[in-house]
Amino acid sequence: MRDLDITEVAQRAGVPASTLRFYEEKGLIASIGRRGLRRLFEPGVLERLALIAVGRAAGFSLDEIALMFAPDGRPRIDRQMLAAKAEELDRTIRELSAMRDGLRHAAACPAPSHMEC
Amino acid sequence: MRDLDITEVAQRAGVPASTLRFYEEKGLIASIGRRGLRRLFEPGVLERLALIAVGRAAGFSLDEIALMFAPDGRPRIDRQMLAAKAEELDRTIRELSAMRDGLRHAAACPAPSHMEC
DNA sequence: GTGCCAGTTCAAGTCGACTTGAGGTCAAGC
DNA sequence: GCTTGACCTCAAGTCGACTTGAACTGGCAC
Repeated sequence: MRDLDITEVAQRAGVPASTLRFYEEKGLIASIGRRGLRRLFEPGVLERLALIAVGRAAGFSLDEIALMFAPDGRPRIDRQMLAAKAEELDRTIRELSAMRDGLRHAAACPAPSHMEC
Repeated sequence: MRDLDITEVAQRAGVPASTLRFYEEKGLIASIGRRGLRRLFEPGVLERLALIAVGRAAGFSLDEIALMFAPDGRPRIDRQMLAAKAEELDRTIRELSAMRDGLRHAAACPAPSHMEC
């Protein structure tokens, strides 16, 4: 697939161009070059952005996410740390499941006040 | 159970007292009175704080959470909105599950770079 | 070749969620 | 009854994650 300019990436990923520039500055994504001033990205950046979105939804900070995309020299990711994150995520998932069920219940039940139901 | 003063709540809930004051100001929790200057809370506030924590983990803002604890006159929660939130949460859960599995895999596999593994 | 417009830089601003600091106040212990 | 310490208020500060504004630039259409 052809390289994408910043507006194409912004449209497809559903994020504003300003965010893309911000992420690039933070080292979360990289542009592959320029056409004139205009940044060019390889299509893979879309997958990367999706990962970033999921990571953010999971409660990771941008810095933590950047660490997971290890700058891939030696800043080696600690496997224990990864396992710990997975554990943490698992707990979060269980809590969210409980909340989802609570919401579904609240949506279904007919009591006037959600607190008494 | 006896009413709790702010430091007891802070300890049991694992949040700083400043956060409790902040939440009270926002209307997320309510103190039941004072002993001298010192706020008193009923024990139920602990459950409430747990709900707030889960809500935050689920990506809701404090204002959204406050809405769910409806001021319980008429700011009626829309059941459809609740169902929609549950849906959204469900999507998030599935994505987080994928991420957790990815992390577990990364933690287990022996490749030097996590990107090529 | 000259406008124009979308993209660029860099600094400053915003927003949510708290935290911190300065100065005040009570109730409890001595 | 007076000191002390923990909590009080209120304003200001911080932090992460972006967004916005002003001034600039370069390819494309004419």
